[in-house]
Amino acid sequence: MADRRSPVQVRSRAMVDRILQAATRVLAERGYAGLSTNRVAAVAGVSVGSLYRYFGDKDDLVRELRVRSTQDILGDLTAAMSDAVTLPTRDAIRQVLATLVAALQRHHALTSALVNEVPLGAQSNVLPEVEQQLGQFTRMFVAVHAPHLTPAEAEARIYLALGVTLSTCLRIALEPPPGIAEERLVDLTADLLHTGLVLP
Amino acid sequence: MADRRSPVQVRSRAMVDRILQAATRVLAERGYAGLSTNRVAAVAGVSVGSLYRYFGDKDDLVRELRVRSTQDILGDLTAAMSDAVTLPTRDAIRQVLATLVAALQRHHALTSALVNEVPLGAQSNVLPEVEQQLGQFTRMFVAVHAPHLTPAEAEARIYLALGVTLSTCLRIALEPPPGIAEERLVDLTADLLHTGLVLP
DNA sequence: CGGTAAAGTGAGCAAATGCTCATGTTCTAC
DNA sequence: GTAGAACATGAGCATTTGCTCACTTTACCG
Repeated sequence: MADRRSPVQVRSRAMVDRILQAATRVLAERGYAGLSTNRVAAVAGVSVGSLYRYFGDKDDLVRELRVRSTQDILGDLTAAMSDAVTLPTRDAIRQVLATLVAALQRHHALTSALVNEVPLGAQSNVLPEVEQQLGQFTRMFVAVHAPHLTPAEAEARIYLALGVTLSTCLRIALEPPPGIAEERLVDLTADLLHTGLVLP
Repeated sequence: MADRRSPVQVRSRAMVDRILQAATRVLAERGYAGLSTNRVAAVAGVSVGSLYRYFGDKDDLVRELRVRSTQDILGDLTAAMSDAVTLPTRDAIRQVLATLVAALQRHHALTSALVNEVPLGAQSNVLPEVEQQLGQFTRMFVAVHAPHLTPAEAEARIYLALGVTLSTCLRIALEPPPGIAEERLVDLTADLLHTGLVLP
């Protein structure tokens, strides 16, 4: 097994990137079933041995794909969330939704494969970090706008709001309906969340 | 390959059931990755050859699992939908949601595995038949209660309502939050759909 | 330089998988 | 009873998979 990981030279850093790119392509083109380490290495123009020098495991490779895209999305999301605090509630929600949709869309192929192809095993939700980050946002709004709710009622609303937000943004980003402007969908969703779950 | 399928004696009919049961168990316990035809046959206490007599293919087996659970869910759903036509809109929505949640819950292990483990390949949405059936219901309500909407606006609302309905029911059935009554969640969701997407 | 560590290679192994087929058993109908 | 159809078996083949390891090449540094 030897001492895996952590490339230090430029050359190897580039290789890690090429491997991840190749993995993304293979995942998008042939699904998780077609994602063999041999194939990824071949597509990357690299030998399997090299792949196993930087990724101890096939799962490790997939995990890294997930981490990278998640971090990228999270970056956008937190930025949008800090911008949003100064806006009126409905606009804040709208902006966060729009940002999330755009971020998901930017990684369309990868996100789609990660959501639809890769089995999640034990854990149940996709993009748990994104969900957690959105959770803080939602919690804040509910606390501010509906302080009279019992804790259980508040939790129920947060649970639903989170589910609706994530699933709807994913759907808009990955399976947009033909002939409907995505902006309009985001608007409607923001209204839905605002008047239906955040307000009392 | 020979002439697959269609058991005519009781013995073989029973075997088909045992195979499907075993497949469900294996899928729930070891995920899609662990679903090998050899293992299913072993768990069913049957030889691989017998499995291949009635299921031409591994995909065929999974497809059959999907078909059976889908049909069961669809049965409940259509019944609930005909009962619901006499109810006030909000109650109708509530009842359909509750029925869907209950039906999904009844097949908890299988549905969970089918949704989270099995890759869908080309098609993008899970439970397409259920979605289509719900679509008719939603379309009807939107047409009745918001006839003044432009077609595009109506389509946008239907698209969102369908997504919210399916994803929320799946989430309530498969990952219910601790300490919150599912009934309350269904109520809130019904309100959300009613006032947010069906009404003008 | 030249030596050492890092980077990179690829044949190939052990295990698993999907599936077949030659063989045997049980049922049904006459 | 017996022919023949339906049912059932499981050893095993061909292929693929994840991964290793003995080895070569490249970069770095005194």
